[in-house]
Amino acid sequence: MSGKRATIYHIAEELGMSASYVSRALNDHPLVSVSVREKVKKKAAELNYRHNSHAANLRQGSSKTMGVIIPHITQSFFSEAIAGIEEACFANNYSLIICQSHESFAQERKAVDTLIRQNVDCILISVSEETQSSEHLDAARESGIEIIQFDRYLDKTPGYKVISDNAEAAYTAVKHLISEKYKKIAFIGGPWHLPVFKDRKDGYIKGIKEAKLSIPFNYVVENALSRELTVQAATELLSEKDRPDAIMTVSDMQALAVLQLAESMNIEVPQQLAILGFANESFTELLRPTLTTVDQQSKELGKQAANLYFSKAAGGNTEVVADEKLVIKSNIIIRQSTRRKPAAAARSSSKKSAAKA
Amino acid sequence: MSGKRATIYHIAEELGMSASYVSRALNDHPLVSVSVREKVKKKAAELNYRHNSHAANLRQGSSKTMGVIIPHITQSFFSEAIAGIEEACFANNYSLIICQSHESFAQERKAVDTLIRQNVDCILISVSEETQSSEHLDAARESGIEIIQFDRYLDKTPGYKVISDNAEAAYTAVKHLISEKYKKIAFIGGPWHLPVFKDRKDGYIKGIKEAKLSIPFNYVVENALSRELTVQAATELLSEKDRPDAIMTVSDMQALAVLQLAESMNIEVPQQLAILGFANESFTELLRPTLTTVDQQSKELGKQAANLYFSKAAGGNTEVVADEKLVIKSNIIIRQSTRRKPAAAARSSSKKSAAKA
DNA sequence: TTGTACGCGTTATCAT
DNA sequence: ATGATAACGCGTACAA
Repeated sequence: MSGKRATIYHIAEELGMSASYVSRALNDHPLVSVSVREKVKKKAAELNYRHNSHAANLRQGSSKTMGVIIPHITQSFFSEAIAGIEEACFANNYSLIICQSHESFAQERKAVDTLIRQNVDCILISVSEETQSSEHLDAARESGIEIIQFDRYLDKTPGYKVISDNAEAAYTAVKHLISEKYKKIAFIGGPWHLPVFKDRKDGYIKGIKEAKLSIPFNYVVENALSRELTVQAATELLSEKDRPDAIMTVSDMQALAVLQLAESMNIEVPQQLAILGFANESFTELLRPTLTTVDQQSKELGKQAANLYFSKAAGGNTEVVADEKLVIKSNIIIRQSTRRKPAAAARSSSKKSAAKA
Repeated sequence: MSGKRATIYHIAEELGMSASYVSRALNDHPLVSVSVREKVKKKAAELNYRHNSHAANLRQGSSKTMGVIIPHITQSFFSEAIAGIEEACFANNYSLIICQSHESFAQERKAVDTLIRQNVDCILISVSEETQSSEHLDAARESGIEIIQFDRYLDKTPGYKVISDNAEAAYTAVKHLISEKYKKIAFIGGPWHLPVFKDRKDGYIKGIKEAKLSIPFNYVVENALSRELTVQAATELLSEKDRPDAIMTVSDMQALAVLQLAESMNIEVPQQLAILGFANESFTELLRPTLTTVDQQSKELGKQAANLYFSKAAGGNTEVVADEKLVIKSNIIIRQSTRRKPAAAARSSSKKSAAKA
């Protein structure tokens, strides 16, 4: 009841058997008869016994715990990914420890350290904007922790990467813009050192080249992920005499910033300016105009990343993943912000957010 | 380097001293000279040593870990609260384990169980919609775990509760509607057994009574938190001949549903219908019309909840909290959805979401 | 089918 | 100032 927390010794004593036998019974060891198992479990419940994961972990080496590090839990791309990860963990009886880096390398390091101390079996990480080195991840790997990167990753770092087909998605997006007769398509990107952003840029460039559009050099802005930099870049672009008629970004937050800027500059979207985002954050379909974006299947992405560990841990086929990369197909969601002529009828909005109520 | 993970024994061996002394050095024990501490730490870094929290926990009883259980991490009220909790944990060198209940009592129970096994020192919980019993929380408390509820709580359950001033906020909200000349104000609420929702209803009722408005009985709908129920209730209300000219809800998700419904029914907001939400989800200021809502200071709320534990653990003054309840003042954010006459000039949007880019 | 003995890595206590 | 030892709760190899 009260006092100390019950241990297997308490159960053993009450039942007049040894602690080790209780342990086996609790773990459904085949050599223990079912009747004994039941008796033990009943007594355990009676004493309000709880398995002590720490002791077990210390004994066994595995903590049955996964750690995840993301920049911001408040961005729905990440919280959705976590939802997927959590689902996989739940299914495999794993616990999940979540840390945020707040886009800071220092905090990311600290998070890795915490997770190592917590003895997690695996770390799922989407690195911060600042992260360029992987010393911290290497240290974790040396401690025997599996590292799986998702979405934002460092290419040189070994281990699996679960990512979207960023280049294709961006390429498709540009083609869509072109098909809507936009010709002066600018690009506001992210840090060049992160492949996610580089790939999106590459896809953009490919589309531009293929269509033989001539784009002024200053239409391609890199490393402008923060709101401040985005606004600054977009302001410059939109203040030109010969301003772009479309701006493609690498995140919905950027796209939102551009949209709000356009609104304040009395530039009509999508008539005078098309805007395209990335990630399908839930707010994108609530904006007016609704925002065209790329659905990265964040939840699925997270789930697959986690399952990569579980299937490997289960001795499963680890060879399915070529080049250590698992690519999740994303798809573009065309909405009002990139459609010159809005559809006449009210479009039935996606059911996705509806289910979230 | 590789092979096994380094322990204090490895350090001790390399340095020709005992493990216990290494332990003390690492923990900055005052009886160890600074020079030795430094030598030990240097060697620890060299060997890539990491403190094993599980072993320490097993030895010390405390895991320096906090658990938090929330319905959905994807709702920004909760993810913001978690951001606050994480901040407090970070400052106190605590780890944080996050679990979602998905509004299911069964999953919430499982989460509590997980956290008990993880030996967390404290559980912060915002209960699921389904939760009516607190057996699971009682079990945790019997295991010596502090339980702190926030936002959604069970009144009968002992322990601290950190909440918003729901009744006042709702009361203020109604008064605002009345001042805008809305007279037929309906209410769509949540589960009656959760005080948060009951309090919001009470505040609504109080405002209505005070203004001596006569409201048909069917204007007060309870237990309609899900999107389906909200839509159903709102459809009924808005299909009447004598339909309401304002609908107050207890969550932004409900308000969003009502807004979308109104749009589809060609009812103009806010001219023909005012809509009021709760929680200041980030999407509320992106809607058109922007949504009037109640800012619950979710991050602050989470932070305070966590700090309640830390200040208590630190032997601080636990008596500050009357009736075990800590009330965080919320404030209503008046936007377009409840303003009969929209302001002429463009309102500068709150900086809040801007900082999130 | 059941029990004994040991060790996982750390730290508190006692001793030197 | 430093070391030896025990103990935290559990699981497992080995013994019976």
